[in-house]
Amino acid sequence: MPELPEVETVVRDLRPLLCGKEITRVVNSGARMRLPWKKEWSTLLQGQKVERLNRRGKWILIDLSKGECLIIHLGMTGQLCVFPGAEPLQDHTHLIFSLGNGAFQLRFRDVRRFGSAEVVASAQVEGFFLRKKIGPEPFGVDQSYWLGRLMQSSRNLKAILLDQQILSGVGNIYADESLFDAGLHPERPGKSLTEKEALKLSKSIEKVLKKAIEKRGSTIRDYVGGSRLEGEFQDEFKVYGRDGEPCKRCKSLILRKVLAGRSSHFCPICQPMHLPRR
DNA sequence: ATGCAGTCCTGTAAGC
DNA sequence: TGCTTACAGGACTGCA
Repeated sequence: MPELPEVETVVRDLRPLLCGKEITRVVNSGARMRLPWKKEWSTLLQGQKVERLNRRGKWILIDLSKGECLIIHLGMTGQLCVFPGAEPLQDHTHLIFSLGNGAFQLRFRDVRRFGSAEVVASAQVEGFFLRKKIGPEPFGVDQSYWLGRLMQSSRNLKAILLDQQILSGVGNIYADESLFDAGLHPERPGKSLTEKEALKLSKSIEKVLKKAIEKRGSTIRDYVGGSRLEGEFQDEFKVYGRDGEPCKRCKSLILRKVLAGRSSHFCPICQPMHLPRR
């Protein structure tokens, strides 16, 4: 499930493969996408050079030379990879962008179709994220903003971390891993945190995301980077998907509970609901 | 404002 | 073996 570290890895992989290359042909497989691909987008992109690749939260931004931006979200099972043009198409490949003479293609594949791809004028990109109210990046987030959003909320920590309007890029896996690192129970209400705990949590989020980026993200089933290489952070999970297994810190059994509609994994000893009495 | 449940989608795995 | 069912979840909508 691509979250910030996976999307960052895709962007880093694709940058040297795409920058400076011309999109010479765009083919839409015809299979219905969650957000229908407009025919005019194909025409619009043809002849444009890739100028820059960036990431905003879990969104991939591909800036093109004539003032358009291709915005892609990988959803649950989205893959954005470069292939040799001669290689047969995999099932569920929705978009094919031929590069230069066609020896290589950028392909967007999405089995469960939770992802999206759209073309927006560069001048409209800022508005795109403003309309969605996408929150700041987790790295170097403004301290007073973070303390305010967190400590004034009655929602539980899991729901807060999954909310892209508060912080962008954290999903189910890294929410659970960050809460474990911070020693905080996912059901603690935001407003129950001390300032010290809140700051520890933001440090834990940064630490976990940074480590995951170093390991090229987590591959559970579908995820691959832009060069089709799998991630390795799944081997370092402390709690995610480890329900019923012993905590790596205290050996007590990891629990699983549905919170904010998502399965949440935590250690009941290392992440107590209430502060221990002194 | 917030917090639910429901929706989209398909491959995989468990259960009978 | 073959069927049914549950599950995975990011973003979004609608309703209490």
